[in-house]
Amino acid sequence: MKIYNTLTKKKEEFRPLDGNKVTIYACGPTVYDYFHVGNARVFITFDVVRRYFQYRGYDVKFVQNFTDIDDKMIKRANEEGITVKELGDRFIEEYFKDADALNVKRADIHPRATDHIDDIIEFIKVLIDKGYAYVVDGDVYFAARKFPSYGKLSGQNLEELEAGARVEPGEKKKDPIDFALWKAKKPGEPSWPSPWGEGRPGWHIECSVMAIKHLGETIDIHGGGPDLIFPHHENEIAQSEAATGKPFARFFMHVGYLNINNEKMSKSLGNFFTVREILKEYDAEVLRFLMVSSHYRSPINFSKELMDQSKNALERLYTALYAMDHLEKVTPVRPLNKEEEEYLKTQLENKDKFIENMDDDFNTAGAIAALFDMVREFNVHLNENSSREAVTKTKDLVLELGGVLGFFSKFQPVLLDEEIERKIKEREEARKAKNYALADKIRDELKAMGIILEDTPAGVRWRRA
RNA sequence: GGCGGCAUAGCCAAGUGGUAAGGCAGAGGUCUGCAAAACCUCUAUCCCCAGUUCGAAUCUGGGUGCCGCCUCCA
Repeated sequence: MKIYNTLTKKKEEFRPLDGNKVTIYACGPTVYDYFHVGNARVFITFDVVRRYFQYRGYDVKFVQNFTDIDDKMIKRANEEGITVKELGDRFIEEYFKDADALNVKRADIHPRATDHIDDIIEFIKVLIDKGYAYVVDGDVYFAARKFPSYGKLSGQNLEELEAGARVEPGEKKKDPIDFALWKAKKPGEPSWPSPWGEGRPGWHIECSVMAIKHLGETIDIHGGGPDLIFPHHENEIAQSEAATGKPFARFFMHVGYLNINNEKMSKSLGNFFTVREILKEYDAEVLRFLMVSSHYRSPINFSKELMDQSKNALERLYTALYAMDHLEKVTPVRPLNKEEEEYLKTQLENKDKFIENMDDDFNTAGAIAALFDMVREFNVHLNENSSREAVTKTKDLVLELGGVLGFFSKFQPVLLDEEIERKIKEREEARKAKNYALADKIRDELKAMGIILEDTPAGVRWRRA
């Protein structure tokens, strides 16, 4: 497998550090609000990465944190008149509602920053002891200049960073490029006791601490949104490697932006859609399809038009799946003939194409093309006279590969209640009697109930709208 | 100012040296009582210029345009 590594800025062959085990840490949301479609892209991307590793037989340990203490959390909690803890609890719950809907599997561990205050304090102590951090009036800062390779991830050198660096009012850094590990308590803020006085952790330290605690000192893959490259991941590397003396992450993966009108979607620009509101209008899988239909490092210019296109494209896949399901009931059980063996061979080639694409830095767009190739092949070659085995194998294959991308969670053979079944039979009789007015009326009635009928040579096929 | 990314048909999107995957939309056709689904056919020389090469969307140089990071942000 090849993965593009932000550290080296090129695709590299990926091998886990430890045998078959792959450790992945993805930076999760700050839980002060519903997450937006741009956030969703990152969650879905790492979900696919994880699923694919598992599909290839790796033993994956996946950690995604919740940042539940920072300036935005404090601000929002004050606005709402609730505690930071209450705010975090609430939006973690809301996170899971949306993530579950998107069929994003839950991480093996979802650590919260506030559950790791003791670990964070211990970690900061180590950095101070080793001379990488210093205390000023209850704040603790990391001395970036002491870490020789600072800037290696973002490709910045110290002088340039210094030129652009800002010092917030009240900060007491010795050097503008230093960053806070611990912030002394200000009035009205939640705080924890520490050797440096009451205070709270800085942002970057939590991820270093939680990644190392749950996955070890060197993890295989670390990633998140592209705007985390600097300063967040840069700082994580510095802290972690300063403390442990070991490489922090072997691969860094960063997802492309999700834009609106070609501009970055962000809370601060206000040009965002929450997943919650998109799900009022579209099925969650449509959003997932959209995300996965382009390469994860390319920008996506999000729009309703794109959602509509994705919806139609996904429907082609589902229609084929329901057709397979139907054929599975009516086709004869007999050995494969020569053509069907050829057909299945072609389908296995399509499977190889899927895997080759995924092996190449998770080229989901190419993988989806293989899925469509598979569907066309099925539509062309299989019908009511085909061997049932050929149908079943196709269906299993499509479900298997689609599952790697997190598709088809909604696919289930449609069960009909007796009333609907009776109506379908009535319609069939009307058609035989050439009473098409009645037949069409029944079809319309069923459509209103969400059942779509399709007349095929193999009999009536139905699916839910 | 420093660093980086992107530019492929109406729309979306693969392809990083051998003469353009796939999807959506559109047009025509086949099938069908109709509809739906499906199938077939049609629609691009890859932003521009120059260069390297037998051969470039793919490499090099120069332009143009758009975007991002350097500051909280996925």
